[in-house]
Amino acid sequence: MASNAFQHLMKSSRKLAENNPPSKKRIKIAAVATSNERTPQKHFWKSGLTQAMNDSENIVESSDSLVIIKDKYPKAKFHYLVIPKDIQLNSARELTKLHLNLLKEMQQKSELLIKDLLSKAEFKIGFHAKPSMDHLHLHVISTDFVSSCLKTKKHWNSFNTKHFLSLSDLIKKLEEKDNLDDLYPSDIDIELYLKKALNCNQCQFEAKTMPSLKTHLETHASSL
DNA sequence: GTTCTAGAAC
DNA sequence: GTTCTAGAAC
Repeated sequence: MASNAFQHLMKSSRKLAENNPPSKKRIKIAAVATSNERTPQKHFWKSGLTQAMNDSENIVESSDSLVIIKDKYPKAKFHYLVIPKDIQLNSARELTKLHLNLLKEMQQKSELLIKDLLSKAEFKIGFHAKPSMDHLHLHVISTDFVSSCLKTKKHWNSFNTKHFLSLSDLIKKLEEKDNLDDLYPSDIDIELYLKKALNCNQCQFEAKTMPSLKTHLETHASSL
Protein backbone atom coordinates (compact mmCIF):
# COMPACT_ATOMS: atom_id res chain seq x y z
CA MET A 1 0.00 0.00 0.00
CA ALA A 2 2.66 2.44 1.07
CA SER A 3 4.68 1.71 -2.05
CA ASN A 4 1.64 2.24 -4.25
CA ALA A 5 1.08 5.62 -2.69
CA PHE A 6 4.75 6.45 -3.30
CA GLN A 7 4.58 5.38 -6.94
CA HIS A 8 1.47 7.46 -7.39
CA LEU A 9 3.26 10.45 -5.93
CA MET A 10 6.24 9.93 -8.24
CA LYS A 11 3.97 9.61 -11.24
CA SER A 12 2.15 12.81 -10.51
CA SER A 13 5.38 14.70 -9.86
CA ARG A 14 6.72 13.49 -13.19
CA LYS A 15 3.57 14.75 -14.85
CA LEU A 16 4.04 18.07 -13.13
CA ALA A 17 7.57 18.17 -14.52
CA GLU A 18 6.26 17.54 -18.01
CA ASN A 19 3.72 20.32 -17.77
CA ASN A 20 6.25 22.75 -16.36
CA PRO A 21 9.50 22.60 -18.31
CA PRO A 22 12.59 24.00 -16.54
CA SER A 23 12.63 27.76 -16.56
CA LYS A 24 16.08 27.68 -18.21
CA LYS A 25 14.50 26.25 -21.34
CA ARG A 26 11.74 28.83 -21.41
CA ILE A 27 14.18 31.67 -21.16
CA LYS A 28 16.18 30.16 -24.00
CA ILE A 29 13.12 29.83 -26.24
CA ALA A 30 12.12 33.40 -25.47
CA ALA A 31 15.63 34.67 -26.28
CA VAL A 32 15.73 32.82 -29.59
CA ALA A 33 12.29 34.06 -30.53
CA THR A 34 13.38 37.64 -29.87
CA SER A 35 16.57 37.32 -31.90
CA ASN A 36 14.60 35.86 -34.79
CA GLU A 37 12.26 38.79 -35.05
CA ARG A 38 15.13 41.20 -35.55
CA THR A 39 18.53 39.64 -36.19
CA PRO A 40 18.42 35.98 -37.15
CA GLN A 41 21.88 34.69 -36.30
CA LYS A 42 22.12 30.96 -36.67
CA HIS A 43 25.76 30.73 -35.59
CA PHE A 44 25.83 33.47 -32.96
CA TRP A 45 27.90 31.19 -30.67
CA LYS A 46 30.84 31.15 -33.10
CA SER A 47 31.90 34.56 -31.84
CA GLY A 48 32.20 33.33 -28.25
CA LEU A 49 35.99 33.48 -28.34
CA THR A 50 36.07 37.03 -29.59
CA GLN A 51 34.06 37.94 -26.51
CA ALA A 52 36.13 35.79 -24.14
CA MET A 53 39.44 37.28 -25.28
CA ASN A 54 38.16 40.74 -24.38
CA ASP A 55 36.80 39.74 -20.99
CA SER A 56 39.40 40.28 -18.28
CA GLU A 57 37.78 37.49 -16.25
CA ASN A 58 39.27 34.89 -18.59
CA ILE A 59 42.62 36.44 -19.43
CA VAL A 60 45.70 34.67 -18.09
CA GLU A 61 48.12 37.06 -19.74
CA SER A 62 48.17 39.58 -22.52
CA SER A 63 50.71 41.35 -24.72
CA ASP A 64 50.47 43.75 -27.67
CA SER A 65 50.01 40.93 -30.13
CA LEU A 66 48.64 37.97 -28.12
CA VAL A 67 46.13 37.16 -25.44
CA ILE A 68 46.10 33.91 -23.49
CA ILE A 69 42.90 32.68 -21.88
CA LYS A 70 41.77 29.54 -20.09
CA ASP A 71 39.45 27.48 -22.25
CA LYS A 72 35.92 27.97 -20.94
CA TYR A 73 35.24 24.23 -21.24
CA PRO A 74 38.68 22.69 -20.56
CA LYS A 75 39.15 19.19 -22.01
CA ALA A 76 42.05 18.35 -19.67
CA LYS A 77 43.50 19.42 -16.32
CA PHE A 78 45.24 22.32 -18.09
CA HIS A 79 43.80 23.86 -21.23
CA TYR A 80 44.72 27.29 -22.55
CA LEU A 81 44.07 29.18 -25.76
CA VAL A 82 46.73 31.43 -27.26
CA ILE A 83 45.02 33.99 -29.47
CA PRO A 84 46.64 36.53 -31.82
CA LYS A 85 44.83 39.84 -31.43
CA ASP A 86 45.29 41.31 -34.89
CA ILE A 87 44.48 38.53 -37.28
CA GLN A 88 41.38 38.00 -39.37
CA LEU A 89 41.84 34.27 -39.96
CA ASN A 90 39.40 31.72 -38.52
CA SER A 91 41.42 28.63 -39.41
CA ALA A 92 45.06 27.57 -39.50
CA ARG A 93 44.41 26.40 -43.06
CA GLU A 94 45.02 29.91 -44.33
CA LEU A 95 48.34 30.45 -42.59
CA THR A 96 51.30 31.24 -44.87
CA LYS A 97 55.01 31.86 -44.63
CA LEU A 98 54.11 35.47 -43.86
CA HIS A 99 52.76 34.33 -40.49
CA LEU A 100 55.97 32.55 -39.42
CA ASN A 101 57.07 35.26 -37.01
CA LEU A 102 53.67 35.34 -35.36
CA LEU A 103 53.60 31.55 -35.02
CA LYS A 104 57.05 31.52 -33.47
CA GLU A 105 55.97 34.16 -31.00
CA MET A 106 52.93 32.04 -30.11
CA GLN A 107 55.20 29.04 -29.65
CA GLN A 108 57.57 30.96 -27.40
CA LYS A 109 54.71 32.33 -25.27
CA SER A 110 53.14 28.87 -25.00
CA GLU A 111 56.34 27.28 -23.80
CA LEU A 112 56.85 30.02 -21.25
CA LEU A 113 53.26 29.54 -20.08
CA ILE A 114 53.68 25.83 -19.31
CA LYS A 115 57.29 25.97 -18.11
CA ASP A 116 56.35 25.64 -14.43
CA LEU A 117 53.76 22.94 -15.15
CA LEU A 118 56.07 20.51 -16.93
CA SER A 119 56.84 18.67 -13.70
CA LYS A 120 53.12 17.93 -13.34
CA ALA A 121 51.98 17.37 -16.90
CA GLU A 122 52.85 16.90 -20.54
CA PHE A 123 51.37 19.19 -23.15
CA LYS A 124 50.22 19.26 -26.75
CA ILE A 125 50.43 22.55 -28.60
CA GLY A 126 48.55 22.93 -31.85
CA PHE A 127 45.52 23.90 -33.92
CA HIS A 128 42.32 22.08 -34.71
CA ALA A 129 42.20 21.45 -38.45
CA LYS A 130 38.53 22.46 -38.47
CA PRO A 131 37.79 24.69 -35.48
CA SER A 132 34.21 25.46 -34.47
CA MET A 133 34.85 28.86 -33.01
CA ASP A 134 35.80 31.90 -35.05
CA HIS A 135 39.14 33.67 -34.55
CA LEU A 136 42.37 31.73 -34.91
CA HIS A 137 43.31 30.09 -31.61
CA LEU A 138 46.13 27.79 -30.54
CA HIS A 139 45.37 25.01 -28.05
CA VAL A 140 47.84 24.40 -25.23
CA ILE A 141 46.49 21.34 -23.46
CA SER A 142 47.78 18.75 -21.00
CA THR A 143 47.72 15.17 -22.25
CA ASP A 144 45.83 13.67 -19.27
CA PHE A 145 42.47 14.60 -20.82
CA VAL A 146 40.84 14.22 -17.44
CA SER A 147 37.99 16.71 -17.39
CA SER A 148 34.23 16.72 -16.90
CA CYS A 149 33.98 18.83 -20.06
CA LEU A 150 35.41 16.05 -22.22
CA LYS A 151 32.22 14.32 -23.29
CA THR A 152 32.05 13.28 -26.93
CA LYS A 153 33.97 11.24 -29.47
CA LYS A 154 34.48 14.43 -31.42
CA HIS A 155 36.07 16.08 -28.38
CA TRP A 156 38.51 13.20 -28.02
CA ASN A 157 39.38 12.79 -31.67
CA SER A 158 39.76 16.51 -32.27
CA PHE A 159 42.83 16.43 -30.01
CA ASN A 160 44.04 12.87 -30.55
CA THR A 161 44.03 12.28 -34.29
CA LYS A 162 45.55 14.11 -37.23
CA HIS A 163 42.70 16.59 -36.77
CA PHE A 164 45.15 18.11 -34.29
CA LEU A 165 47.95 19.90 -36.13
CA SER A 166 50.99 20.43 -34.00
CA LEU A 167 52.40 23.94 -34.04
CA SER A 168 55.96 22.72 -34.49
CA ASP A 169 54.93 20.76 -37.62
CA LEU A 170 53.20 23.84 -39.03
CA ILE A 171 56.26 25.99 -38.42
CA LYS A 172 58.54 23.37 -39.98
CA LYS A 173 56.31 23.21 -43.06
CA LEU A 174 56.15 26.98 -43.49
CA GLU A 175 59.93 27.26 -43.26
CA GLU A 176 60.23 25.15 -46.39
CA LYS A 177 57.03 26.09 -48.23
CA ASP A 178 54.81 29.16 -48.71
CA ASN A 179 51.60 27.54 -47.45
CA LEU A 180 50.18 24.48 -45.68
CA ASP A 181 48.45 22.90 -48.68
CA ASP A 182 50.32 19.59 -48.57
CA LEU A 183 50.12 19.21 -44.78
CA TYR A 184 46.47 20.07 -44.31
CA PRO A 185 43.89 17.24 -44.31
CA SER A 186 40.90 17.37 -46.69
CA ASP A 187 37.39 17.93 -45.33
CA ILE A 188 36.67 14.25 -46.00
CA ASP A 189 39.73 13.14 -44.03
CA ILE A 190 38.78 15.47 -41.19
CA GLU A 191 35.34 13.84 -40.98
CA LEU A 192 36.98 10.41 -40.84
CA TYR A 193 39.41 11.47 -38.11
CA LEU A 194 36.60 12.77 -35.92
CA LYS A 195 34.74 9.47 -36.19
CA LYS A 196 37.69 7.20 -35.46
CA ALA A 197 37.66 4.53 -32.76
CA LEU A 198 38.49 5.70 -29.25
CA ASN A 199 42.17 4.86 -28.82
CA CYS A 200 43.90 5.77 -25.58
CA ASN A 201 46.71 8.28 -26.06
CA GLN A 202 48.90 6.56 -23.45
CA CYS A 203 48.55 2.84 -24.17
CA GLN A 204 47.01 0.39 -26.67
CA PHE A 205 43.56 0.39 -25.04
CA GLU A 206 40.61 0.95 -27.36
CA ALA A 207 37.47 2.10 -25.56
CA LYS A 208 34.01 1.17 -26.79
CA THR A 209 32.32 4.18 -25.25
CA MET A 210 33.29 7.63 -24.03
CA PRO A 211 32.43 6.89 -20.40
CA SER A 212 34.75 3.87 -20.48
CA LEU A 213 37.54 5.92 -22.08
CA LYS A 214 37.15 8.56 -19.36
CA THR A 215 37.37 5.95 -16.61
CA HIS A 216 40.44 4.50 -18.31
CA LEU A 217 42.15 7.91 -18.60
CA GLU A 218 41.66 8.46 -14.88
CA THR A 219 43.64 5.30 -14.14
CA HIS A 220 46.61 6.72 -16.08
CA ALA A 221 46.31 10.04 -14.26
CA SER A 222 46.17 8.50 -10.79
CA SER A 223 49.19 6.27 -11.43
CA LEU A 224 51.45 9.28 -11.97
C1' DG B 1 31.28 25.58 -29.22
C1' DT B 2 27.14 23.56 -25.78
C1' DT B 3 22.56 21.85 -24.43
C1' DC B 4 18.92 18.87 -24.87
C1' DT B 5 16.71 14.67 -25.69
C1' DA B 6 14.89 10.85 -28.90
C1' DG B 7 15.82 6.54 -29.78
C1' DA B 8 19.67 3.25 -30.63
C1' DA B 9 22.43 0.04 -28.29
C1' DC B 10 23.14 -2.64 -24.62
C1' DG C 1 15.16 -0.66 -17.96
C1' DT C 2 19.37 2.03 -18.36
C1' DT C 3 23.26 3.87 -20.77
C1' DC C 4 24.99 6.22 -24.47
C1' DT C 5 25.23 8.59 -28.80
C1' DA C 6 24.14 11.79 -32.30
C1' DG C 7 21.48 15.35 -34.50
C1' DA C 8 18.68 19.76 -34.02
C1' DA C 9 18.89 24.13 -32.42
C1' DC C 10 15.96 29.14 -37.52
